[in-house]
Amino acid sequence: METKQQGGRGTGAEAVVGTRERVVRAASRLLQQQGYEGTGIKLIAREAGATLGSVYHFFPGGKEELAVAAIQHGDQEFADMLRTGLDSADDPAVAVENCARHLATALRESGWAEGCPVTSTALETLGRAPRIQEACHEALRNWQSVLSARFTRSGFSVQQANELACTVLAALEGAEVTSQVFRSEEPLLTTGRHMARLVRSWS
Amino acid sequence: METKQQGGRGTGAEAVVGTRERVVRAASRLLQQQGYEGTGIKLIAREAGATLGSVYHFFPGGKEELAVAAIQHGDQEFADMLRTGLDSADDPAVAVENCARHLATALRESGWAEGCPVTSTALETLGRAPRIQEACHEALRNWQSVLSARFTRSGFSVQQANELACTVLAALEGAEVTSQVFRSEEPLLTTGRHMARLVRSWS
DNA sequence: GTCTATAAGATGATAGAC
DNA sequence: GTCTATCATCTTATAGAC
Repeated sequence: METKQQGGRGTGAEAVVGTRERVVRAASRLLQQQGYEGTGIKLIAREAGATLGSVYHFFPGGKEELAVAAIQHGDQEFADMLRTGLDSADDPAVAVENCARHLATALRESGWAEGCPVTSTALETLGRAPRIQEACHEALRNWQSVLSARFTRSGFSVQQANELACTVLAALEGAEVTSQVFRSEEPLLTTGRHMARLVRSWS
Repeated sequence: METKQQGGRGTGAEAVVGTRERVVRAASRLLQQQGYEGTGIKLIAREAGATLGSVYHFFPGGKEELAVAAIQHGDQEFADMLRTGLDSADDPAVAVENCARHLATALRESGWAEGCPVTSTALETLGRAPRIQEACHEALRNWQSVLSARFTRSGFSVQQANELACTVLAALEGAEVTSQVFRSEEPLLTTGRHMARLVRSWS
């Protein structure tokens, strides 16, 4: 929008990514791992290979504006992961269980550190940072609508699909937290099996 | 243990509560509302009507030791609430749904601020504060065992009861976060209905 | 046990050279 | 756009009088 990218679309291997994008990615990952209050702007800058001045150049609104961009970035990433998992099978019950399995594997491979990209920040800023709160709200709505669309596609009514999406999303979110604290895939896998059973209970 | 309570068991209305207990209660509530990193010790002391010196007198281990005590306090409170809800009906499916309803009402009455007493702190301190992490782990295990015992009592096998407890706890945790972000009881109520359906799916 | 004062360091944010 | 230096404030934690 207001940024000039330095490179083109890549030399063949990976796209050269500008400073702003590197800062947003670092912020998203750190917010996911340590939350909003526990993540300093200096650390974000260092991890992104940028200076504090550059961060404030791109985000004059400071930490809050940067957090909003980071949450929106995590929103898109998580939505993509959801879509991939949900497209992995024709049967919606199998698809949901695959989703849970995929989340469990990714969580283990990150050392149980990279869970939902918004939960921690959302809880920390409840009623204290409206912009961030709004970004988190939109992320959850987005993911719910991805799930709902998948259920509608399999023949559920709009209302049933919306409600099922609400429960499946909540269960996956809660199971992810539980798996992180237990340092075990089991909560996500068990919840995935039960969600599949719930989906099947209408057929 | 090492504390001398100032009063007795109360003059008839409410028990007089010592400084240590007031500090733990204030810390528990603030950790629940704002998380670990966002809550300063000075604020905890002020809310408890104590001085900083008193806090460090009772908790020489500093913020981390205080957080452990606060998490354990929240653990007991939440377990009591769970037990009350689960004892509200003979049918385990109805009991689970009542639980979700009770959580939704309490959450709304707190202005959407007082959700699960450990989620935020657990996520913020992942891999950074082992003592706190262990206290959160024990809380989740405790709640799961309260749920599991309720299902066993209704005739489920031990394995089925454990697995169902895992899913129901995860779903309630996730739905509570969703309800906080949406500022609506609906996610908790919908999830409660679906969990009841899941419980019934074996009968 | 309670209180005040203060140390030592980190934090978000800004200014201004280049 | 990038960099360094710096401000004002806040944080955890400690010391020591009472």
